[in-house]
Amino acid sequence: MLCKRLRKRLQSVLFLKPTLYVTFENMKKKHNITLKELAKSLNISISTVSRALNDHPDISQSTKEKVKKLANEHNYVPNLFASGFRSHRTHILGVIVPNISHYFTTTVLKGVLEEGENLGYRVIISESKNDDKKQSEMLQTMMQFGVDGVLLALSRKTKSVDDILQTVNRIPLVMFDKVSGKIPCTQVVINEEEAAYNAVEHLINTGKRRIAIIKETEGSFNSEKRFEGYLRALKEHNLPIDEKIILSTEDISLTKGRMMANILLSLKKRPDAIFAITDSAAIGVIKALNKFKVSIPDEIAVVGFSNSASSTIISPSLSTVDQPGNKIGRTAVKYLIDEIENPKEDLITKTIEIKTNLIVRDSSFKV
Amino acid sequence: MLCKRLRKRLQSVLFLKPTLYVTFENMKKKHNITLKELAKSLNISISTVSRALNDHPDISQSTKEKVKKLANEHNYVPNLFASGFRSHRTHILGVIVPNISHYFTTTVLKGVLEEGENLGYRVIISESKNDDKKQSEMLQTMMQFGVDGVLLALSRKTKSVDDILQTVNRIPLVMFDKVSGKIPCTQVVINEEEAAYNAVEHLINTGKRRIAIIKETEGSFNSEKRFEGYLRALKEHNLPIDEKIILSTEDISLTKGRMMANILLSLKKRPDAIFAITDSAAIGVIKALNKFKVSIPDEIAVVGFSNSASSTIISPSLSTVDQPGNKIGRTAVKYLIDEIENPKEDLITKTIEIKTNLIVRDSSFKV
DNA sequence: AACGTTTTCGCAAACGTTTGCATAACAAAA
DNA sequence: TTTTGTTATGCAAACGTTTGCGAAAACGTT
Repeated sequence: MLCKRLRKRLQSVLFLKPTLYVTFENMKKKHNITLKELAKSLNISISTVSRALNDHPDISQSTKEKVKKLANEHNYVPNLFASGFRSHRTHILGVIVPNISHYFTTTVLKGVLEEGENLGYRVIISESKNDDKKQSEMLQTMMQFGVDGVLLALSRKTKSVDDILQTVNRIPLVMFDKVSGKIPCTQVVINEEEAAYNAVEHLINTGKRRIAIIKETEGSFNSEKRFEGYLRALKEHNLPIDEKIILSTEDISLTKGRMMANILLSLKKRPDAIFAITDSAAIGVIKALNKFKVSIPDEIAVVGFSNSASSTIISPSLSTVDQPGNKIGRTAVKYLIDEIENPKEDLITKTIEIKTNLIVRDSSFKV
Repeated sequence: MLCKRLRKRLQSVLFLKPTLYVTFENMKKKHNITLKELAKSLNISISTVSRALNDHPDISQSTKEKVKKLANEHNYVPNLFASGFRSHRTHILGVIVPNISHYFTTTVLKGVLEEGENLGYRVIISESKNDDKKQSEMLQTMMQFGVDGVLLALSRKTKSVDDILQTVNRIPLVMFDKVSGKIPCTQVVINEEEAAYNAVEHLINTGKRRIAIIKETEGSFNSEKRFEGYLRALKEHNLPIDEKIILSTEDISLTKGRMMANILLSLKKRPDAIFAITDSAAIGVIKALNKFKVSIPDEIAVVGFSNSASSTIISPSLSTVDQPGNKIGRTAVKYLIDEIENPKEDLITKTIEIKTNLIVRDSSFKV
């Protein structure tokens, strides 16, 4: 069957471009060579070949060399499904993220792909769509699929972590970005609190005294941390904390940002700066301010969080906290693979904090 | 070993939250039930169980029901590595895209993931980073990894398609977005030419007569097609074609868009509209026009292509061609899986054109 | 009752690899 | 020479599934 398919394809190719005859040569090696064939060719046993290739100490140097040489010549590649089947290792990593379309997420994924592929792993990606149940399903199928480990960024509202705990008990799992203290595993995060602190302090340094914050309602690990940073910055600079300008919203977004800005503008005592916990919200704020001809940053300065692609598109350009997604991805993968390849009996739950960078643009500081 | 790991994890969990004892129950079923066990339990042979589960016609209805019932009770899941190993099927799809960070790409990937998962496949994603060699490597590793089929969007400058042809000869391959006529396989694309035609016609309908285009230098399938649409629109409306306002650039981008706009502004006879083949370039154009206080769309209108996330962020908002990425992804996957599951001896190279939609915003038409 | 036909099922091999155990070869110690 | 000890290699089982082939059971037809 395959052979026929091959021939037909070939005909078609040849028909299109008669000069492409070279492809025929290449197609000969349609069958990956196996240990058995190598063994027969060298007149030794399969097990010896296997061990030689895996540098087993029992095999003599001379045999190893012979075997490796032949294997190279025939560019032998082990059948991953046979070995995975036998050894219960697949060399596949699973990644679950809430939304693959967020720019920040894609930078993390880039890092994951790069580092993972470097270390010899393939990566399966899934979206939980911020859906608790979907997330459980993904976890489930990934496990029964046999991934060697899982990288997980929690969906927005994860109520129960039972299934995640179950996963943690079966295979290595590393969390990043959206994490939860309830799950004992290594977690790669940014210094949320400090980043927010720095952002707010920057506003204070530019002379702002009445700084509003737009955050998520609750239950969001990241939002809470950033809010803590906000509070600490105000306290340490002896600024009053006014609940009127502390706004919370569910599923924070551009539209919500705009709405919150409208609320803030209608206040008797307007803020002179707005710190939005999210770039999208910050952009909504800017749009609202622009609409009402509020000058940015003079009347009201704006700072966001994430350094999304849009932050340089909006006008004025948005000051924001840069999260090094690539580094986060690479780091998470490294820890995950380490857990896979060097399984410890004792559970060590590290938390790795990646440093962020405040990027000052026109929305908070004009030269 | 696993057991120890389990116990340790458990201890740790218990230590954190003593109430979570329930997880212990769940952890019991650490071993997936096998065909052999089902067979023993029913006192029938393994092969009968296997065939019953796979709805083989040789098996009686009553037996099938018995088997399926028991399988469900023990929530049996086939060991994918055993069956993949045996049947040379992995139920994994490979996707190779130039850049995972482009918004359009992520929408395609969303579609691929959704539809693929629906149909029982996992998806491995890789980035070619617009690197010819990387792309070959990815293709290579994916094949030796054993994916059942490959979804491919060509990297920007793919010189040789030999290795792709080789892949086509081995396993099903479907191309999307960035395709090449040199490769005999089914291709899922948008109606590039028509989309561009519509965009330009829209500009003509709003009264524009001197419409510039910013495109890629050459060799880009998409760019050529869009250019053809541009030319046809002008011709069919009896407008002159002026090479002075046909600008080409390599690796088109926001910066390049800005540069091209500057060139166009310096012309004695300025255009009254600019059609950029890419949203990013169009946004660059808008930035340049804004800088020089050129009123949009009155003096110069702008239309882009892709409906990227930023097109509503920029001000004025960008008129652009919406490419239904999700649909493209879903369609491509459907065709790919069909090829996988119903292999034809004869090669049929379909081309599926997905309809696009012109989205009119402020940059081309003011209410 | 003897014989076909169809339906339903089991046996056993195969997929490519890893690995415990046995064994061969050989040298050194008894 | 026999024993003991290394070192190097081979045998064969196992992982869980699919599948060609053969056979038993069931049924109908002369």
